[in-house]
Amino acid sequence: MEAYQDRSLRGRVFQRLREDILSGVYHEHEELREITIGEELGVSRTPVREALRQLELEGLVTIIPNKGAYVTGITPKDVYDIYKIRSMLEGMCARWATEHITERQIEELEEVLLLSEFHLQKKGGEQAEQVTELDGKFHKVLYEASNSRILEHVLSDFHKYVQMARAISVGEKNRAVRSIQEHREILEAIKDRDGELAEELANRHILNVMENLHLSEQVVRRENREEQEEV
Amino acid sequence: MEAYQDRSLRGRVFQRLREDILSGVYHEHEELREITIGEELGVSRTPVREALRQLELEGLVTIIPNKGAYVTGITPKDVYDIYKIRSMLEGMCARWATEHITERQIEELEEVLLLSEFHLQKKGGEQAEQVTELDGKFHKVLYEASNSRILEHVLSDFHKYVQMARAISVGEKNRAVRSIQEHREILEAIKDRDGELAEELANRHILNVMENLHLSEQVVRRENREEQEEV
DNA sequence: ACGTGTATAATTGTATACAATTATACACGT
DNA sequence: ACGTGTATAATTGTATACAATTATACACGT
Repeated sequence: MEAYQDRSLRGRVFQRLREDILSGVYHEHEELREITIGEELGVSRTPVREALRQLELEGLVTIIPNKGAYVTGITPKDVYDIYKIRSMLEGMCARWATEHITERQIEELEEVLLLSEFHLQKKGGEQAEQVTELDGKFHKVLYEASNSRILEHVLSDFHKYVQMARAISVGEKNRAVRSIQEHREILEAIKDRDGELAEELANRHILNVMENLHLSEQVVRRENREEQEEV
Repeated sequence: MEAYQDRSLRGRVFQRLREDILSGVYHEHEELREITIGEELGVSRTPVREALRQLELEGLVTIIPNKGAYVTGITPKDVYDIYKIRSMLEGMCARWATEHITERQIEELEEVLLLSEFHLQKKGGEQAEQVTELDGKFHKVLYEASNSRILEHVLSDFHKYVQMARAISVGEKNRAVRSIQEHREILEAIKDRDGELAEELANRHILNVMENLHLSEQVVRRENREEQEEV
């Protein structure tokens, strides 16, 4: 969908800035100057400008005309909200996928699960990394199977947003095992053409991931308050 | 949120192009050349480029590197999907609003409803226009009241997308009357702090709007097939 | 007539110049 | 010491030049 992003300078600046904002390299309200960033990345202002304009649309940057671009970032409350919204939409997605999934896509999902289980019992450094990647792949195929480019688009966006947080979650081995079991159950429901069950399972799956991130309502409320005091 | 869009050249080009794409001035797969559009609007390539890059992120334009920008537009199926998704999220929004709405926002909503009812019994050319604007305002305040910038962002985006279709729907007087009644019921549920009822009502409200657009599943399936044959 | 190769044109990608706007420093009066 | 006005610097907004890439036209051989 956006593989080209790697080839153009703008694409690289865009991805780099998004990553840096989400991982906290720049902190909230920090000004992003076109020249400064251009010098840091060895490009001119043009690609930087274009990247900043795109980031604004993603909500990660706020641009004040003739003044500057400022980091907006995402708060713990944002992550909490995204998971709540995703939970509903992933449910919807699983239900729609039940009606539209192709044989090819079912095979892809089976393969992802097989590989996930394999990597999980393996020891080694990049094991967690690969499980995370496969987790992403599973959801991606499911989005495609929904046969709705709109739903796919929204869910992909959210998925990118919480990528960082997710890496931590799946990293915990116990959670990873449960997560893959849940994936398997969702796939089985889809194969049985039980849309209602698939929706329910996908819905729960996301809420479980959220719980594992310790993003309970209380925690979010507390962190949110701290943030407000800071300002 | 994006009032500045009116002041900069890029902003104006962006809005103009979006409007023209959604209203069918450009047809699917049409190439949008930077120079041509710049000449038409009397600006240089730079603002046009930036606008095209933003439209790509909105999914209305597909950009192939070193080649060109092509209109993507939205299909009847897209509109159908958006309404289905919106229905869930507007429900969620109403529920969250029940917990976070301020006195000020309740007053705003009351005012919008009062004005809506007033304009509705008035005769005149721009009556429909104003009712549509007030309908937009009602939802906007509700989005803000959800106290979730994420949910607000997603719903606003979808709202813009189906703006055109909505103008037609509310234009029918009978539907407009029912629509405002439904708004009133939602507000009452929120004031009674009945989150579950508010969610249910907002959910139904969007589905009703959709039905009125004759976007039933059968219609979408048929139109979608026609479109595929075209390509 | 058809396909292939090559020169030319058209278009996008990036850098940069200049204009417009905003931020900053500092003199000056009180 | 403090606020105000003004000159200067810094930054963004837009246009344009040049490079890189892709599209087009057309000659040539078969």
